[in-house]
Amino acid sequence: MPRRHDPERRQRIIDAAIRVVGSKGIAGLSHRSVAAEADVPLGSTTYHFRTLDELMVAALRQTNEGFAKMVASCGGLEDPRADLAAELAGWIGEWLSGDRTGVELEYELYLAALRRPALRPVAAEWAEGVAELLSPRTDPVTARALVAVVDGICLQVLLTGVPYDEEYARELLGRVLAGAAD
Amino acid sequence: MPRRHDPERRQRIIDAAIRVVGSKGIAGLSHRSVAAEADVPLGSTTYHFRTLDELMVAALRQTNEGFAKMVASCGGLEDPRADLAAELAGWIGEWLSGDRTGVELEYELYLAALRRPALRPVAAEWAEGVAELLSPRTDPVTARALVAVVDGICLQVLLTGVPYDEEYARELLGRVLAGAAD
DNA sequence: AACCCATGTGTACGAGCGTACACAACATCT
DNA sequence: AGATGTTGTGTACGCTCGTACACATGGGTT
Repeated sequence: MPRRHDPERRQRIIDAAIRVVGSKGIAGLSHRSVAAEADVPLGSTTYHFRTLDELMVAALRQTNEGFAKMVASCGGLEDPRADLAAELAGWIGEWLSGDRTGVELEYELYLAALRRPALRPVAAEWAEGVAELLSPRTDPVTARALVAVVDGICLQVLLTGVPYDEEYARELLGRVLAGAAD
Repeated sequence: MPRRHDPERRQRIIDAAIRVVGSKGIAGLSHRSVAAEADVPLGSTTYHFRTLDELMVAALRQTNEGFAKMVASCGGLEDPRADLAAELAGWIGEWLSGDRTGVELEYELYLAALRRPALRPVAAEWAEGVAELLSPRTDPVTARALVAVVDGICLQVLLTGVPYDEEYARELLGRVLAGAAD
């Protein structure tokens, strides 16, 4: 067998797991499906990740990091005093308008924490991370509130199938910000 | 075999499915597990519900109805001009403080709509239903916003494990209501 | 009474699953 | 160079799953 000593094996397995969740959902995630997607033998996935929970933790953490990088590179959030509500609403719009796959993937991993305690710390890290990104622009309580509202808005779109209404989002986020201690 | 001509068979299967999701999660839902829980043969579940999606639709619809009845019997929401934000915050607190199982069950079925288009209309019905319950107290846009915010708050608690902060919820809901067209 | 079809029952098949384990190969340390 | 432990590979076991199908039963219609 050719492929011996593959130092990035673990990373490639994580990437494959993310692709699998993206295409088949968490229900389609198994050691075998990941092994096939990563083109490694079955034993290799079970070796690097004893349980699927471990693999999901790694996958969720990686998507979180990717998300943070995306936002950071997008920059916007650090402008001095632009309309934060409008900025956020527009940014949600961009996110939701793209390939639904990407959003579904991140939310599916995120929501999986409901039943999998192992994922909860990672989900908490994400919420905290986004709140921190917002912190230069508002107080901590408002930042946390914005995260909750963004989640609520996105979920309504994703779960009920109603189209995203950017003006509605801007209005709602604006109300939350209007109550912020200045 | 004794149990022939069982007119409530279908209903008992739905009830069993809800219990199974409550105890083992959607991942543990199968024709077989439901059949065992309902104490009916395997063929019976596959006969009444050709696919698991069908069964989940019925289960989600039933939990929605149960929820509506609960709120209706709880009454509160129809008081003339009490503080709606405080009322909602208190009500979320009650909901989250009880057995986590019940909340998990409803949210798990609700969130399953992310990957199962068949569930989306039912999820939409739920959001619309709650918004309607709120409609005597505020305008439609604010009602929808409140639903989103409640979802966001509950999810933060359920997904990240941070304890529920009723005062924070009241403050946030209050901000949303403060912007409502009177 | 005869018929028919919705409903109920039991069993079997093939597929995919997690897990376990024995063995191979290589990197690293002594 | 040789020992050692991490990493990679292949295979097999036992289990649960959805699905299909043949047959039993009995209520409702004609």
